[in-house]
Amino acid sequence: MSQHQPTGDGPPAAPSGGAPARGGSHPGPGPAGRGDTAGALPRPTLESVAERAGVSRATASRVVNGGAGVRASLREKVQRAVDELGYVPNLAARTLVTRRNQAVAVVVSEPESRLFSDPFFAKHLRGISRELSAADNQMVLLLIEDQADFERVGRYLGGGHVDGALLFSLHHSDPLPDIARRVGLPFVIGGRPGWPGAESDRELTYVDSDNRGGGRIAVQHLQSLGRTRIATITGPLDQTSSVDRLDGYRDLLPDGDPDLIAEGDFTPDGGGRAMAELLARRPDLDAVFAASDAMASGALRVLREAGRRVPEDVAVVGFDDVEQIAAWTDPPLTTVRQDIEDMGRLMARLLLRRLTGQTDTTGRRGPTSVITPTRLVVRGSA
Amino acid sequence: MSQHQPTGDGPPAAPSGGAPARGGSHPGPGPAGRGDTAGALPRPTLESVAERAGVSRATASRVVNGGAGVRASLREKVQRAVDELGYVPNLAARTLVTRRNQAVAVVVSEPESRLFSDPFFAKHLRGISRELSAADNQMVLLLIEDQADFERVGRYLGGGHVDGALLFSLHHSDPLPDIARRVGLPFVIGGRPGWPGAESDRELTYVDSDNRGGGRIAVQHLQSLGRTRIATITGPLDQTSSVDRLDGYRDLLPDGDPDLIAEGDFTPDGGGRAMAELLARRPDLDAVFAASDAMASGALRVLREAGRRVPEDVAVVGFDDVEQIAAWTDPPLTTVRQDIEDMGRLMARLLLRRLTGQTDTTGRRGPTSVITPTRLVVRGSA
DNA sequence: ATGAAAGCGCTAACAT
DNA sequence: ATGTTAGCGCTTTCAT
Repeated sequence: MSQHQPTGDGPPAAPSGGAPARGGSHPGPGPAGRGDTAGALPRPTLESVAERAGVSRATASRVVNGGAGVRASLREKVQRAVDELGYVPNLAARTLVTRRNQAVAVVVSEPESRLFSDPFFAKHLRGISRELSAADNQMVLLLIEDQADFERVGRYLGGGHVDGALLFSLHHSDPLPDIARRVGLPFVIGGRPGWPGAESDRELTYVDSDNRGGGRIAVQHLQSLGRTRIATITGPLDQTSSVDRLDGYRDLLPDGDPDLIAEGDFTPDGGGRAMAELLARRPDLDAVFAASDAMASGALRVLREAGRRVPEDVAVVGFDDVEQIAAWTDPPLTTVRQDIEDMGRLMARLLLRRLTGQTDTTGRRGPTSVITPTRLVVRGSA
Repeated sequence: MSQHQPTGDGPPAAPSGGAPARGGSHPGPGPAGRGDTAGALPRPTLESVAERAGVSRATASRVVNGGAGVRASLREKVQRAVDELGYVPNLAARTLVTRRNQAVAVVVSEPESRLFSDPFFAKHLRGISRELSAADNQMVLLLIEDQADFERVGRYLGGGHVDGALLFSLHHSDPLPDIARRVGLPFVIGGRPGWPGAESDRELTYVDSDNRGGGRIAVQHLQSLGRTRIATITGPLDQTSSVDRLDGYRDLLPDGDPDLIAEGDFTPDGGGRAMAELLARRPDLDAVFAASDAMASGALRVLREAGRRVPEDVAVVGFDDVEQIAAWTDPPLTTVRQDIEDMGRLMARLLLRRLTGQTDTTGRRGPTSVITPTRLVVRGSA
């Protein structure tokens, strides 16, 4: 698999000298003295804090958790003990009783090809991370690489490690939502779910951008430029985002020639292949709407190789507005912008709202889903 | 901050109908019958499994954890009970006693600018994720955005949530290693640490690529092409990777003109700015070694705008071999390849090795650090 | 306002 | 080989 495995593969040679052990993993009841670098000092417990402050464990606990209903003088005492001891709550213990983890899983199931060719992913993550950490929740990232991982992740989600999950890039047959539902884990989906009945499922919460509207905006722009033979490169059609963008295209071109439609896979290479295909089928095309910037960049390259000038001969519009790609192609890409980071934030917010019990006794809950707008960003390619 | 906040920002309007509540968060001692969609069923405990199988909790535990030393007949019985009940161990409880989390933190402290312009990050993550999940460990991703996050992350690392940490993109003043050390958390660093004394610290483990060697390879290639006025665009010089690549450059050009050196920031824009600067100072330059592909792409653009042909007038070599960039620039980038994913895998492996107690009683431990090789990938730009 | 005590679900000695 | 028992560190009634 790996191309080179430099050092550290086999059982490594021991380092020369007998370096002083940093204390193994055994907490060992050694003297509490915090020796210099001596490792694995037994962490102070709430008990020890209480003792030092001369109060009961209960009071110490109250202070640690906000200190409501504790006399100021005591509160201060406990606080001091906490500081001096460097006390940090043991969260496993806390979770055991509160049943809250303050952690949320983010599950991304996307083949390598796209995950790494598209900054999309990172942007989403950033939005989520921001929102989550603002609420003091941790983000646990679960990457799904192959079929086998579904099992592992399913186990994890059911393991009670996290309070909720954010699910991404679902394909039609994705088992994740089912798994999450089965284990009773609240979740929010990124992108409109596409399986039968999903649409009408009031229990489902998702965040999506207005892909269809975005598709329309792209074609509209191309038409306003006077283009009449407008092709499109779609994403993989087992994802709703691809289908929706294509539907937007069709909204404005209801009687379009099917030869003007080619399926890509959201990667530059796939975009290039699709472009070549389109060029072969309809050499007279004068515009292309690619359903992602990555695919557009591939298309641009193929067009250049074919001697077509952009935008003079063929106008190109992308989708995403991923700066890394769109601003650096030649010419820079005119594209449909979706605010990816914002979508991430929204997803997190929706989930958190649910976790913090927006469910009142009447059984009502906040709105389930939200669609974020898209808009055109004009650069040089169309 | 965000550009548009479509729906779901303020307190949302309640959904129309009174949708049936899916059971709040109260575990409620309802009837154990697994009603259809009725939510929040009280999770079965080891106790209930034991009871159902007619054994003690201890035996049930043994089976769940591998089943060594349990008669086959009983083992089977317990297994059946587990399946029927859909038992999943409560990990908080397990952690509380074993003091193992089966989770590792990955801390990335990198400003937005680079995190998102460079697939570097995702590749690293993939390598880590692969290795970690192979060992059934979870990856907990902690993103550091600003100074305030250090505190939050520090708290988290000290909170006993994770068994170890992988630290990235450290800058000279980064407090993370200190924090980790203080709380006694094993960690491995990505990239050679640069603070004073780090070099000789036998306790420090890191994985780095051979940046200096890579710098040499780049310059060597340029020289073999007959170039004599070779400039370089460095990364931010508060990171060792930048310094090391520059040192590699200097190894072959010990008497080089300082005017041929400009500092960038690993982003395309920064690379472009540095290129412009170099061009102004030494219009006669005939080659550039950019310390990252992202910066090289920016340089390429500036060169084009300045009317220089690449590689005819100016030869360009990048660093990283991030396909997304290198393969799609015009011309494609000749660059120094480092196997980023492999580095991620290595880091995880090193950490896991430590966690699984490679520390024997003599206090020895595996080798501390590893340097992965770099090599030239020739495309069109040089 | 504070303390005493019960337990969250599990593993690991220690019996047997 | 199996069961009994004692906690892990914390929150949370329930008394006081």
